[in-house]
Amino acid sequence: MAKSDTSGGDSSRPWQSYHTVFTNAKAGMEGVDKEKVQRIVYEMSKGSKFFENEERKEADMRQKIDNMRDRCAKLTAANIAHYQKVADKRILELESTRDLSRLWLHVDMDAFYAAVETLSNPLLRGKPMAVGSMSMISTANYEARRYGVRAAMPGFIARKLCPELIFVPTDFKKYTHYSDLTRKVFYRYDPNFIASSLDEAYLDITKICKERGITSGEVAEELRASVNQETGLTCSAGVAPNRLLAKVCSDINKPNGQFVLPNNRLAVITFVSSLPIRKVGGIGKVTEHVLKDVFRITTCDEMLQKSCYLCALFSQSSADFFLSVGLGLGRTDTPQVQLRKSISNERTFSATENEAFLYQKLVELADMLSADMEKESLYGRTLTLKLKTASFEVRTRALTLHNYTCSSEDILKHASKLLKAELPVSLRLIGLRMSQFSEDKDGAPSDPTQKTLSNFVLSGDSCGKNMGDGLSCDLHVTENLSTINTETTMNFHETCYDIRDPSDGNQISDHSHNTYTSNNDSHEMEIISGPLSSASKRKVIGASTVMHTPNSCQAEASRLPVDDSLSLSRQYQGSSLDKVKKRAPLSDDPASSSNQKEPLAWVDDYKCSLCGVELPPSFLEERQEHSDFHFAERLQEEESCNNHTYPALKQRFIQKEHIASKNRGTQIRIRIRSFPCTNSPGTPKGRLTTNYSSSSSSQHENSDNNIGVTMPTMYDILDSSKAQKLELRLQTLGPFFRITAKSLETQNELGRAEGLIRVWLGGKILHLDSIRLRRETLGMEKSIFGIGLFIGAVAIRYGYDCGCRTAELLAINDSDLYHSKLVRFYTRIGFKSVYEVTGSNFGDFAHMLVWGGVGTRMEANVQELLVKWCTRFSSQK
DNA sequence: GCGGATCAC
DNA sequence: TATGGTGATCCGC
Repeated sequence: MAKSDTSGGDSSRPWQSYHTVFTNAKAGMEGVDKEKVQRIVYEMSKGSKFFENEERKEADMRQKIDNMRDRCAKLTAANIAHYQKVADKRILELESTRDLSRLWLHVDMDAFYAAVETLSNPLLRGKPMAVGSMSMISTANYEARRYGVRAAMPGFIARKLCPELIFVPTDFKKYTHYSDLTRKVFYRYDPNFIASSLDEAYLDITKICKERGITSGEVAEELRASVNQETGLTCSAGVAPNRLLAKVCSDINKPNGQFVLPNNRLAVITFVSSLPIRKVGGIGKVTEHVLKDVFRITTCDEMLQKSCYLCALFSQSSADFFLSVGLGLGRTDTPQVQLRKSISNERTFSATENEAFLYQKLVELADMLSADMEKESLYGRTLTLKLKTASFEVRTRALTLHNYTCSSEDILKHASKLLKAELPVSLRLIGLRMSQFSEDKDGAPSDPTQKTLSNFVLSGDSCGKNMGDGLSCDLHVTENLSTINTETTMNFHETCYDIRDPSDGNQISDHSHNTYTSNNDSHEMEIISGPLSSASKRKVIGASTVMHTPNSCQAEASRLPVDDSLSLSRQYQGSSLDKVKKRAPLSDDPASSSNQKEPLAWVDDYKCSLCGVELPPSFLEERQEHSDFHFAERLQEEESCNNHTYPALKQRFIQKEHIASKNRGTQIRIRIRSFPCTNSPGTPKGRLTTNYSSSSSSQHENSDNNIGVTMPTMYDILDSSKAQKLELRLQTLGPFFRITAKSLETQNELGRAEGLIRVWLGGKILHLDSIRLRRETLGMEKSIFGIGLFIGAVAIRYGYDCGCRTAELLAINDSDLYHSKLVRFYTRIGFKSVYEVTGSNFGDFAHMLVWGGVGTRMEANVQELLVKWCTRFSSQK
């Protein structure tokens, strides 16, 4: 029959024959230079083990197509006549099942993960962004799709397609939360809705349309508006007489659109007649190729025209499926609760044949699987081991036991047996799956779907309770996050900037030193010989910084505290800030100091009482950041002389200014005392004076200030910190620096940052080696990020004053959980991921020496960081 | 019951 | 440098 037309005949364009799932069209990919994308994908993949495996699979597919074509060619006229009768009969039977009585609506959230991430960090808005990692992307936003970037594409290829692509690590907790919010809306329209994934659902809206006397299109509009209102996210909807078509329809006007297919046969037949088969759920890359290359079927109606061949060459169930697609049929019933049929887990690692390693992986997987099964009270008897070899070949080995089990010992015992039989082998993935569950151990409650459903319903009417639970749970994570540290050992005894007078400074210096060494991380100082020795093993979370690419000025902002709130303020400009300004004089005692924050409340446990920004209760981290924003905003209100909005505040400011101007004469001069390179901090070696006064702006300020904002001077920062009863110190030793924050009340060290100024080809680089914040020393009312705000400000200002253009740090990857949090944290600050140091490659060795670990190298432009920073410390709107 | 494949998100 | 994890289903043994 049809000759294969995708065999890549043009040898000058080899990429044309390399098809991957992500070279296929998807919503938002219109107008993409497909040829270019394909070429880049090809070039990036060429020669890899993955590529070779893809070629093998491609060859297998060709073989399959050739076989089918042969069988097709062998059909006699009699055969064809026979199968045509079979097909016609079957078509009639299927047609008789057509049910046009139901109205099905399919909802599909638009670029769900990416949209959620943008919601929690509006700085991402309008920029090409992908959720995922260098190895795999889960979702790309529409800006990124314009470059050909899409889900299921490895990150490093995506970066090639779009060098400015921003990567955001996945955060399923967040997506689940938003998914639950959407489901609460769905529930109102169809309590029996079918959730097919976190971001998709099918609703039977027949009843609600009838009850309310409105059209399906109106329901769809209303539902989409509700979802948008309650989540801030957009979705697309499709309405059709069955689920299969509803899903196709929801894709038509994506994003943020809908399409209604009328419930009459003619409309359905017409719709289907020109519908490309690949749009239909269940028809993937292989089926598409087979149908196209063997039978020249590209649209659904052609399934009917070629029905005799389909019946002749496919199984009855496949043929039935194809014919129903051709007729535009699909499921219209609401199925009973779907029981889970298997549970599994699998992990990818860098390929190895180290048997101890492989066995260890198996142990971990067995434990995880057992725990997951216990959680759902599942007992299974078929265990399947999945392996992926270094060459990407996938194998499964299964075993059916006599007894049902969920014990990790049982699982491990049998899994090891299966694995042992395969050794030696070089693997890059191991997985375990359990199936064949015992029928209902404990009756209905053990039904996982049921459980989920009842939980969901419960959560619908006991919002507060659930949120409370989430809170206590989240708090733990946040606590952990607050210890952002590295255990870099650097000796800073020698040079000291101090904003206080000399005697005071000495005192502080000693004290500070004691405080530092009292950290149980034990930094007892050692003389360092160079940057490499600063690397040591990180414990909890680390951040370190280096700069290599001076011209990489992609980052937008940097304050060490989080940028969410700032960006939120931008987005809601005119609403949020105005509200704050209107409210503040009412609720704030004019005489109170900025320490006494007006308590920020969450209206309905959802909306910020100060600005109306919506943040779900489980977003503890983001909420903390948000309150930091108001905290910083208040600071700026109080400290700014440009603030005409609050007479009372202004008056207070004038008083402060008066004191501050006195300080300028005495304490503002920052002494830089140089000490000999010994452990005797009290012995001055040389003397240097830097004037960090707020009245004498640094050179950069006027010349570089092209955005119309005033750069905060070092003085601004230091003075603000004093108002917060913080003492900030900047110490330097040669290129190295350290910033410490101490409580003026308790004299405890609250946080510190360390790093160095590196001279690189294109200019100086601010290398942030570590940032450590200590929550335990803080009262809960004082935000950890508030401290980080100041420390970060000093670091950035210092780097800026030293002429640094770029800042770089490494978000240490000690554990996936913390690493992703860390990357998100720094991304919000304004850093961008530039490189993944995984340690699996020889080239990473040098990086690991410098940074002392694996993780994500991130960069930011210092000036942009400072400009962003300003909006917190200056009085700009 | 097993193993390979396909598909979807 | 580098191509995921989970679950379902189908087909051919």
